[in-house]
Amino acid sequence: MAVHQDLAMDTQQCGDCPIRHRAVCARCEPDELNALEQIKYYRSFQAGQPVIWSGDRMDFVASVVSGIATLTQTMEDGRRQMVGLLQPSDFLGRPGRMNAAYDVTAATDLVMCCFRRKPFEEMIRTTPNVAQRLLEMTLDELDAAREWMLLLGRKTAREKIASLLTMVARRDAGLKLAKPGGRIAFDLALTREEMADYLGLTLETVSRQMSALKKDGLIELEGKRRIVIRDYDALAEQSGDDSDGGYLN
Amino acid sequence: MAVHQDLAMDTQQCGDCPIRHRAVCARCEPDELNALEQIKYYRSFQAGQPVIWSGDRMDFVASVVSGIATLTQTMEDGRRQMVGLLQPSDFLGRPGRMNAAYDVTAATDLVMCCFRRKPFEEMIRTTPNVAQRLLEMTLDELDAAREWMLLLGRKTAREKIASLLTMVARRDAGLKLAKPGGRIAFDLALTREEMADYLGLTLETVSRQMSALKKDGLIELEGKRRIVIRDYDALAEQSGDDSDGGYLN
DNA sequence: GGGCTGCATTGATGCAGATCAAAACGACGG
DNA sequence: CCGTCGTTTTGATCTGCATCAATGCAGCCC
Repeated sequence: MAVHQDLAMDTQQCGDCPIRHRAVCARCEPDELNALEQIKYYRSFQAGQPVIWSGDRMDFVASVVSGIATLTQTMEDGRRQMVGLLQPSDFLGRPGRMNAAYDVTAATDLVMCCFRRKPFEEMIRTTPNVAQRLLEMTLDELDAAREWMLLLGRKTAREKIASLLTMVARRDAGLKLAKPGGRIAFDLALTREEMADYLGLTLETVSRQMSALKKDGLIELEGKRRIVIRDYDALAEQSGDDSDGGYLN
Repeated sequence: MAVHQDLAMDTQQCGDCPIRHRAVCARCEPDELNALEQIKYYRSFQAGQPVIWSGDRMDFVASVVSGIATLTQTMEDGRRQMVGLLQPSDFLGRPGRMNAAYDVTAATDLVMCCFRRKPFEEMIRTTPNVAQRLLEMTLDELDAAREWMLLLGRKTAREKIASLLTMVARRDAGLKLAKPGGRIAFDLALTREEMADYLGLTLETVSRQMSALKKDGLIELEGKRRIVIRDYDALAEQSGDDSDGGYLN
């Protein structure tokens, strides 16, 4: 359905782009932005559609413009582990690599700004502002991956759920209200099964723990997607992380 | 003991360095190498000693020259998860960050080539050969972290152990024999407890699974440290990974 | 309105790995 | 040669989460 999606946004000025100041292009000067414009094109995906399969040839790298995409690894027998959740401004693909390393799927309707791989690799070589921004973003991803390793290796099911909810709430609120204390509501793009794949649990355990958090008055569930965190700090205390994430660079 | 270690290697020419062609400096031209020489100094640690604690101010970044260091995260109640195992040529620290994000410990006697942070950050800005090499290394680390996420989230205890042993064997053999098929022997720098922290298990479970692999004739244990893999391919099959890691870039 | 179809919830049971506890095994110093 | 200390192994038991199996619930098509 909705075939028009694939035609939308044929061209757009980088200057107007909603992720202009957070994506790989964040530090680009006008002329550099111009060079990027030459090698970019947009692609849209509907919720649930695959973006690319692990092992497939991949002739582009990309920035998420809007929507959410998931990165997952699958074992031969079908066990799955999500290894990344791409949000607007996040980067997809690896310069220098020809084939996708993970399955990428659109969790919601998704728009990506794709750059042809070869010329983008050339830009990395010649444009420090791109290379340095990409380095910074990759270091952030690495930190996030390591935080998730702690979650996967050592946290209980309840702590995992609380960590996921506070993480999503934080990024969601971080862009709107600066103050995450107290009540926060948001739509969670993931199904129970996707949550399970992200957290290294089964979907039944996820469902049970969500119910438990609800019963304990920490969250409310409105319909399928909407989640209300009654008290952010109270939930954060259940996550097993050092309370108040007050870290400086 | 062995105080002389701290005095060893006061100065060394980068040209003779064992990690010259694999570390952050791999792509440097002679003049760039010279600039690095100006801001570098060596530090040695004995096995078991802390290199730095999470949260501590960290005025350097560094390359591991020889030995093994571990990166671990600790929760308030003492649960620990190793998030990285640094081998020779691996990079420690994050340009732009003032404080250490993880506990770093010398697993064996360790020599590091440290660069003062501020001038190193300046080099990243001005020396594409350093920035690009660091980007490449960081992308490799990110891939490794994500592979470990799959291990932590979805693999069984036996698969975790087999994965660890084959991973260490691969890097160990990769430098010597190109052919990893058949019998391989090596020293594992980690105690059972460190293995457990890396794999998200308890040390008892690690010990039991090692015994089981021995009983099944897949490995031999000689003394405390030495491990012999009877048949690499047979062990790799127990790791749950796609058989034969024949992946290309 | 009735019956799909896809999630989500809830219940009953099983098991892998955690926990608690005790030996066994070097390495090392006196 | 013996005692101590740190590490590893092995055993007995417990438990958190997985597994197996219904049931519930909403959107959607006919």
